[in-house]
Order: sequence, then structure tokens, then C-alpha cells
Amino acid sequence: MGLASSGHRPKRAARPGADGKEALPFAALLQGRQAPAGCSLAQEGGALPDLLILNRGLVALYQSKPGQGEQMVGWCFPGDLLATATAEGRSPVTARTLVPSTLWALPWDSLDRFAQKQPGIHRCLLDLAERSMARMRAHLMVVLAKSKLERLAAFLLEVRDHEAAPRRKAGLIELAMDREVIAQYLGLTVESVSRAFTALKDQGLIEMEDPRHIRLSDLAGLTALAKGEGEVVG
Amino acid sequence: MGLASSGHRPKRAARPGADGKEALPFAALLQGRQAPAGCSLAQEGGALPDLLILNRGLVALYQSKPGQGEQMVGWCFPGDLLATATAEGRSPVTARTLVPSTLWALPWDSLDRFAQKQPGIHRCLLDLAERSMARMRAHLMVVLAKSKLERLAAFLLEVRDHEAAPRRKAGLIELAMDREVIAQYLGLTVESVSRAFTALKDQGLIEMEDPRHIRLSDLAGLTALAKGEGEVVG
DNA sequence: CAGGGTCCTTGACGCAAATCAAGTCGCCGT
DNA sequence: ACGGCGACTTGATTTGCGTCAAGGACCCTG
Repeated sequence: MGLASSGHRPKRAARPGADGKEALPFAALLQGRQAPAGCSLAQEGGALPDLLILNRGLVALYQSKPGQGEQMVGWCFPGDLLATATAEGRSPVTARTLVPSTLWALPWDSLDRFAQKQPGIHRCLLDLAERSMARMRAHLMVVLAKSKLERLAAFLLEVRDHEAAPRRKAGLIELAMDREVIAQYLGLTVESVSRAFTALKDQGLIEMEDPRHIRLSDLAGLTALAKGEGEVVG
Repeated sequence: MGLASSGHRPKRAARPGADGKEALPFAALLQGRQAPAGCSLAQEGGALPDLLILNRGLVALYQSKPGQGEQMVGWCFPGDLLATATAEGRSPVTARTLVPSTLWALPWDSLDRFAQKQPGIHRCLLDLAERSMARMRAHLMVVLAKSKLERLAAFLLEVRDHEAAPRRKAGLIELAMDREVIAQYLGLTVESVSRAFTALKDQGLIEMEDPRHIRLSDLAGLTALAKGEGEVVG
């Protein structure tokens, strides 16, 4: 739990993957929702009428840059809180689905009413907030201190962590986003991302069935690379 | 408030600068603490016995990189929540004071007991968490999409926002950190930061009394630069 | 099957920042 | 005052990534 005491604590909040709804103390209040790919779930500065939790799919978060369009600032995997509201109840980011996704929605006032009976709900939300922050810190680490190859390796491992178990065990990952989105996430250009893929392939760390289906053939090597330990000697 | 309803809401939490303690609903529980510069307030992976809120000073947050020491992932200004705990009650980051600082501390169990009487406390914490996230998103924006000069301009303006009013009005800022720390924050080398300072000076955007005392002589120009709108024509 | 579209890859080139290496300034202790 | 040290700046050079430009693979549509 985010800010919970270090002693006794409720169970951990929603797990990614299979239905974690039951793990949430406010499960009964949640409404399921569907969203196709490319659907806008929240607009930066716009009202955010419901609390949203991602169930299945993938959502990218953007902030607008005054001059030049948008900058991606992260994404949400299943089990993540979509975006928290500012003090004014508005969304600080734009959220768009990258693939068809399902969500759980909970209107703020339902939450308020329910919280009176069950205060633990806020603990749960703090836990989810801490997860978001952990993800952002990891993103910062990748972006601040790594070369092109190191960033891509870190990205691939992050995707791997969220693959369903059967594929993950086989070292296979499926990319739900195109090169453009990966480039924005890593702070690179599309061309650099493409070259990085080719380089990893040439070094025998990955194999590419097609641009969106990657096999991580040398997990240890990728991990070493992502951690910035330079190249694997061999 | 972070995830609060969009309607009625408690007052905003602690303000930076002068004593915002009274604005916190759990003010009575807070214990003041002192910490000299360079003092470690939390260790990554270590236990975090109290909730800590920064009152005065400046604290840097680090995450360790497996191979090469530490990477700064952000900092806290007065009024910010120091760091939230993971589900296991451990700190996800290392926190170290950059200047002599004062803190408010609140043991988790006091918080728990108090929360039963006053559930609004969790709202307040969510608000603080949202502030952290907003800061992290801003940091990401700076690091992901900007040139050396743009990053430094954004940094200087961020420092300015947290200067006490009298100095801020005069366009003066005092840097509490050395070039090395700035470089880590911006994802640059010390040399690049130094050159960026010189470049801003040569363009007449800043003046330097000494390396740590800067005068922002062209606020509009700096803002335009930080927003990535390129150079000011003139 | 042809044509045009999108996405991805590859190549050649230039530039911004990293790297390597002095060199300056202020500070402290002897 | 002197010498040494740490923080900062400056210069010369290299390099990694961005940029511009040209393909190539696939998909859809007619």
C-alpha cells in the first residue's frame, strides 16, 4: 500500500493480467467499459468524471507541449490507475488507448459514499498511485542515463514483464505499438529505434519474426544492457 | 485533491514557503525535525518508519543503478511529500538533503489511528502524491524533448518558482546544488551544463554574479526557450 | 493484378553533446 | 604568502544520434 503503515496491511491491489477486480475492496462498485484502439479516455485539462482503472489493453499518456504537439509521458498497463485528477478535478494528461481495452470505472461520488463505510479504499488508491510513480521513476532512469541500445533493451524487458505467462516463458513479446510510439517513449527518433532493433538482432540478443513480434533470445544479455553494464563480454 | 470528487473539497494542502503546517488536517500530529546538508533521510529499499513532509530546504531523490552508482530521479521542494512507501513499507528511493532542511514527521501508526477519526487525511495525501507525479511528468517533458539550452532554461524557471517572494521578484535565484547535481537532473554532463550557462549569459538571458547566484534578466526569453519555441527573434 | 498507402528499414551526412584535457578561480590549511 | 584542492569554465576532438532521403515490405482498394 502506498502510504500504509508498515505493519498489518490489506492485500495488495489489482494484479495485472487476469481478473484482479476481486482484489479491490470496492469491486462491487466498478462498472466495466470497452474502448477501441485509438480512443481518447481523458483530455489534458478536461474533466475526469470517473476514476478509471485499466483492466485489459494498453493506454498511453500524453502532455501537450506549447509549441509542438504532444509528448508521451508514460503508459498504463492492466491494473494501473489511468490518471489521477488535479486539485481542480481535471485530468493532468491526455490518455489514449493503443489497443482495444477494457476499463473499470467508478464515479467520484460513488467512491466518496463508499469510502465512508470502508476507509481502506483510500489506501488502495495510494498503492495504485505509488505504482504509477514507480513506473515513472523507471522511465526517467531509462531516459536520463542510457544509450539508444540500453533504452530499447529496457523497453523490451518492460513489455516482457507485462506479457501473459505462456508467451513470457517462451521469451516472446508482442508489441502493441508502432515504432513511432516507442520512439516517443524512449526519447528517440523512429529511425534510431529501427536501427536499435537491427543492432540488437545483429548482436543475437533478439530475433524478429516481424516488426511487432520479438523473441528475446538472450535475456541475460538484454538485462545487462538495460542496466547499463555495457556489453556482455564474449 | 488527488483523486477527490470534483465537487465540494477540503482546502488545498500545504503551500510551499511559509509555514503551511496549519493547512494540513493532521497538523497536530506532526513532529518537527532538523537535518543538515548532505543528510540521508531515506535509503532505497530501507524501512521508512515515518511519513515525511519537507518544510524548508531541498531534498534530492536517487535510485541506484546496478552498475554505476546512483541516478537522480527528482527532488522535493517545501510542502512536498518526501517519498511514499512501497507495498512492503520500504522506500523506493534514496533521499538526501542538498541544504540544511526542516521536516515534519508522522509515524505511520499515528496516521492510521488519526485516519479513523478523520478520513480526509487520505485525500490530502493523494493530493500530495499527485503533486509529486506532476513534478515527475514535468521533469520527463524537459528531459525527453529538449536541447541543452532548453533544459537549463526550464530548470532555472523551476528553481525560480520556489524562491522566496522577495528574491523571486528581483529575478534572482540561488542554486542550492552544484553543477554536478544539475547535470544529473537534466541528463547532461557537467561540461555541457557549464557551457549552457555561458551560452545563456552570452545571449543576455541571465547574468551570473557567481556560479550559484543567477539573475534571470529576460524571463520572457527564458520561458520561450523552456517551452521549446526556439530562439527569441530579435 | 496494379496502384497507392502506411510502416519499417537502410544509407549518407551534419551537428549537438560527450569525452578528453587543460586551465582558471576561489578557498582552506600550513 | 604559498601550495594544494575542489568547483567551474574553456578548448579540441570524437561520436552518437538526428536529419534528410531513398528504398522495401505489406495491406487495402479498385
